[in-house]
Amino acid sequence: MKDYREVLKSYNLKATPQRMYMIDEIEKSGHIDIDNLYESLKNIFPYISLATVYKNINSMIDNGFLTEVKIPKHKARYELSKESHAHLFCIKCGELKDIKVDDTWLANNTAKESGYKITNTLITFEGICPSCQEKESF
Amino acid sequence: MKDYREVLKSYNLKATPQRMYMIDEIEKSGHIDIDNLYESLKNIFPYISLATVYKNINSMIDNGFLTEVKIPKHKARYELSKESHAHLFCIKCGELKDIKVDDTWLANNTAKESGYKITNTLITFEGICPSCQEKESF
DNA sequence: GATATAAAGGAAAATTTTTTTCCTTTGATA
DNA sequence: TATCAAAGGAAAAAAATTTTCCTTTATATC
Repeated sequence: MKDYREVLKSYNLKATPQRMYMIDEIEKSGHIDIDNLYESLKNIFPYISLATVYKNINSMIDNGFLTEVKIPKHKARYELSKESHAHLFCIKCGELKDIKVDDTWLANNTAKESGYKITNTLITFEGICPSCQEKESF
Repeated sequence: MKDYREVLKSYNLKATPQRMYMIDEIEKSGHIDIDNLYESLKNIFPYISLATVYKNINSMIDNGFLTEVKIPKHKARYELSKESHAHLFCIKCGELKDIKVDDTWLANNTAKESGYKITNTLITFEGICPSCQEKESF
């Protein structure tokens, strides 16, 4: 597991244990929402405040270290910012995973058609994951 | 402007004046958030309750008549459900507009690659609209 | 290593957002 | 026109998020 101490410093954020563990947890899970993150942090820091979790999420989003992923009908989840990718969301079990998608053509085409200068393309596929498809077939 | 009385009935929802006007307002604006919708409704129904707006939004979402559009860093907006389309969001002025995009190849490809059975593809382009690009160039 | 200091943590309160409750009113149907 | 479930409004409650205020701590400097 990568050590994010230096990364945090480069973002002008102190490498506190709470923050280090938050990042580990987000990295480990891939995507996590506030409540699960808070529950998980309480195992290590029994007195951690939910406000701390919010404050850290916000500061790390503000400087681009974290990205918020909004999902239909669910609470937002957070991920480490990384190269552009789309999301697959299973409407049965709630699993969220990354998938690489080439959207350059789509974005270029849309820019041309609309006159917008496009800075970001957000793609989320909703569907049923392989494991939930199996369960359904019974 | 279309009369949604019969449409509402077909969804088993009463065509109350509040609801009819809500729908008109959503249709007229294309996309609107709760607060703007509430403010606009108060002009016609000074005593309308914000709870009524929420309850109606929710019931109309539940039966598929409305769709919630989540936007990075902003409150959700609501639109009349319509055939599949993508969204263009201007990060300067907040304008949100529909755009037709052919995502069948994208979805099929992702389904094949991931094993997911994809039921919906959500695409939002973030960028700067033509009008805001002009303002920027000064 | 000690120390100065700004940033971050925790607890509690405050604010904002959304939902629920409870009672009254009203739209749809007969 | 009468019936009744659905919907509206006001208020309260619940849930989500932010702010405040004071204490603690990470980090830079000596």
